[in-house]
Amino acid sequence: MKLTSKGRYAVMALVDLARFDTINPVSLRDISLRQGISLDYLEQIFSKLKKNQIVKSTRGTQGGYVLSKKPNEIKLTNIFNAVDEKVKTVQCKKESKKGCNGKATKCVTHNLWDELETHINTFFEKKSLEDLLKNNSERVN
Amino acid sequence: MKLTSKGRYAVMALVDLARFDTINPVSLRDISLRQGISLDYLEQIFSKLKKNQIVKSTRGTQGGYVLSKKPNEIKLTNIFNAVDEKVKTVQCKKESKKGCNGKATKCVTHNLWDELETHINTFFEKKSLEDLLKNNSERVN
DNA sequence: TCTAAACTTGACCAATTTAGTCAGGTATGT
DNA sequence: ACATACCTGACTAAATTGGTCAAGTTTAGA
Ligand code: FES
Ligand code: FES
Repeated sequence: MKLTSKGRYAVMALVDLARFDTINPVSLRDISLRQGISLDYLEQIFSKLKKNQIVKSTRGTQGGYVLSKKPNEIKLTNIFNAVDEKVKTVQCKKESKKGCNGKATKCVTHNLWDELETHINTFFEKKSLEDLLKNNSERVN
Repeated sequence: MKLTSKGRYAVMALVDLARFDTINPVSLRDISLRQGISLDYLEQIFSKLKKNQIVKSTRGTQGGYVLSKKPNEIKLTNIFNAVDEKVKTVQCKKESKKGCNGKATKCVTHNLWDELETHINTFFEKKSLEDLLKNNSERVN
């Protein structure tokens, strides 16, 4: 049970963005240097974040990215959905009547995993970017 | 963020075991048939469960496995640890002073992932095999 | 005693996923 | 014009997963 680096990087980059985008757009190059993430990889990630209206971009010299909402309006759920970092605990398709073993009833552990999924998602829905900023405010300067 | 099938199968198999081991040891063959899990794969899993004293085995004809503790004493944590289904959210080594980016300070998201890990582990520590049995008691017959 | 059921061990492998890289663009401020 | 920075898609090496396969050992029961 692991987090992928795509999800991890997305959050790191957005925290970085939230701290530095107050005056000018922030270039991916800067984020790449500060956070130690490959520029090419960041571009993939930001392409998805943009499609999901989490960030806005301006092109050209002095261009870069800006958050498109306030930090307290951006939940971890939103970020994770954007970059396809989904929590998947059950094996079966939830809507299907069939269980993961192909039988007509759901398997003995189905309910358990479903509870777990809810448990984890609750965490992601509560946390916003703002919470992370507070948590690291001592390092802002 | 996914559960591996090793962890999933381990729990399925143990629930099965808990329901049927009251009189005789249960053979992996039976579990394999009832739960639709490959016999060879089950053997790998039970080898680990045995090393971690979650089950006991008897060899020979009519042999099989039995739980080595009461269902309410077996927590999901125990099972998951046994089969190496670890929850790993942070990228860095926790004990290390270095962050995941190689820098001297922990990265901006470190605390977040750490909280998440605790959040998930809490769930696993609360749930015991017994809880699962109750949850599915209507199917016991 | 013989044999089949069932546990034990370790090597091996194909398919998938992950974590990127690479090679081209296009847009725009100075 | 030209450097900077966004944009897009194809590609791939390495790791992980989810098993299979082969070759045992142990023991109950006929
Ligand atoms: S996980 Fe849904 S039926 Fe097994
Ligand atoms: S996850 Fe620990 S420093 Fe980044």
